[in-house]
Amino acid sequence: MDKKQIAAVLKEMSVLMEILGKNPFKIRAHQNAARVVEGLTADLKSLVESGEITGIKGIGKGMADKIAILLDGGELEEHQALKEEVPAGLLEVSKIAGMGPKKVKAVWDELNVTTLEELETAAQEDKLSGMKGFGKKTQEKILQNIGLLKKFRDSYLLSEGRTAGEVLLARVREFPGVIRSEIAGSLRRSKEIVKDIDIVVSAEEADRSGIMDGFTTLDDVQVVVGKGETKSSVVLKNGINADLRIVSDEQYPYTLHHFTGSKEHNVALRQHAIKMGMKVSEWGLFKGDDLVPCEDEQAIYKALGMRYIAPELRENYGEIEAAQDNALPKLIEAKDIKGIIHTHSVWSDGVNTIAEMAKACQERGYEYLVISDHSKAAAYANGLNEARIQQQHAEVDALNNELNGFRVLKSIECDILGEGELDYSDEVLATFDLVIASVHSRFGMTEAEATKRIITAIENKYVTILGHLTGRLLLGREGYPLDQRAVLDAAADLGVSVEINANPRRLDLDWRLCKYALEKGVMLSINPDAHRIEGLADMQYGIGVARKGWVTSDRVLNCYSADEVLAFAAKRH
DNA sequence: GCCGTTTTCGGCCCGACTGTTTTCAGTCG
Repeated sequence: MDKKQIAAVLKEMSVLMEILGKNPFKIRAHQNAARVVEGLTADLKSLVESGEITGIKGIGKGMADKIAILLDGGELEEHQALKEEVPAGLLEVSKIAGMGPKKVKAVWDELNVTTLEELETAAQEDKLSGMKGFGKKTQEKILQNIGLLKKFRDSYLLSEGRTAGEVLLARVREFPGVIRSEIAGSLRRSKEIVKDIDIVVSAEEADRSGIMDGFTTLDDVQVVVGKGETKSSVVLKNGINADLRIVSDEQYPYTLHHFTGSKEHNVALRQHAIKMGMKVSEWGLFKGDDLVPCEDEQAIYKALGMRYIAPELRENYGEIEAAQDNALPKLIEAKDIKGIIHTHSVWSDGVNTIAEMAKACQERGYEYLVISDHSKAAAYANGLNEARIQQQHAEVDALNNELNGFRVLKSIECDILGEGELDYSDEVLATFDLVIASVHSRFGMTEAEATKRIITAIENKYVTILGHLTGRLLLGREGYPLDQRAVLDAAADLGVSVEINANPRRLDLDWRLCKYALEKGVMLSINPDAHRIEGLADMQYGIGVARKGWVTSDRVLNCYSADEVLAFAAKRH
């Protein structure tokens, strides 16, 4: 097992123990250990073999033994025993918002509910509302959240899809006879939620059955849903559906384009083609009955009288018109990013030290790192009080003296309190290079209240960036109701940057609102909100959705140098 | 189960909200 799998086992154990009402501190110890293991940068195997692992905070003798067993591919007796005691379906039930361990235990004990479906039926039959601690409202909320969970059952985060898709594509490319190959579909368009993985391949007819054989027998495949000469469908072990299509190399560009979509983009493009006396489909671009030969997708767009449209833009949000007018933006790319803004460290709820985060950023070619741990209201995340801020600043100063050609900037992810006040006095806020203000509490406000609250907060001149605008958690929780346009208007007026949180669960600001923000003049900021070194890789998802939102590098704060970022913040002081 | 130590056992984060109660339990971040 690797670190991630070991962490998953420990996490699952903690959930099972919670449902069984075991010692809460033992539960927390498992949660902590899972977090620590997942975030380890050093090689786990050598740490275990040398025994150094027990020196890591959160891992004692007991955990070290468990990790060693799992690392060797073994199973934990305790884990197996827990799984035997708790029905498997309850793990899913515990994912329903509002269903904590106690409530899960209650419906299990009293109604013998062991699956999502059984709970839904019980709620529909009004069996929950009479139970102790439950009521009408709780029952309604549970029903609502079951609906949400079921709706997203076959949906995956962009990060999950991309990770699985890239592995799959790499395997497919190893098969003999594969000429060209690419991921298509919503994954290629960097949609924040994907349903499946589409791969398009070109190959000679003679090679196709061999490629299909290879695809359907890959290690990652759980079930083969269908298998033919041109198309096969499988379900991967992680539950994601994957389709492979094979066409001739002449046909490849048209097929890749067709299956990249979106449907809306394709419909609009077909209408445009008709106006030009042509016809476009997955089979080709035709003038009358004659195929218009196209080497690649670029050629297809060229033949249709327009500039090449990047996959991310293909949502029929005006890209076809812009491509004809030569008015497409030069989209932001990963190499445009100069520094990393919004990261946590061991000072609050992060896994790595500031020095480790800084080194990781430097290795990845960035020029600076903005450390922004949680503020004191976030007690659950070990938020910093005023005294600890001073200590942290001393640590950053010392670190900056050692670093060559790299800088760490002092920041904080400052909680926005109930009425829009910030979590520190202005005197304290003034000690930071820049301030990120975010909402982490009281999600139940009305739209008007929440909008006023956030605008009040960013009116404070020390606020540089507004963090994750709506607080949404993709596939998990809707954002709080908010007049997002009103907040973007205010941010534009005030000179406050708005974050595109690159964490694949957030991707908030939504890409659909990026264009509006840009038109209003808002400076955006693509931030990983990283709680560990690996979190820095989330930048790719933020950049992906920014590209969907027509974002250019000149409108992204961290495409500027550290000095320019400081000047941006100082302009408001 | 981990940690720290005045070293082997006691403490481990906590405030706010929600919906349920009629003084609080459960959930969340």
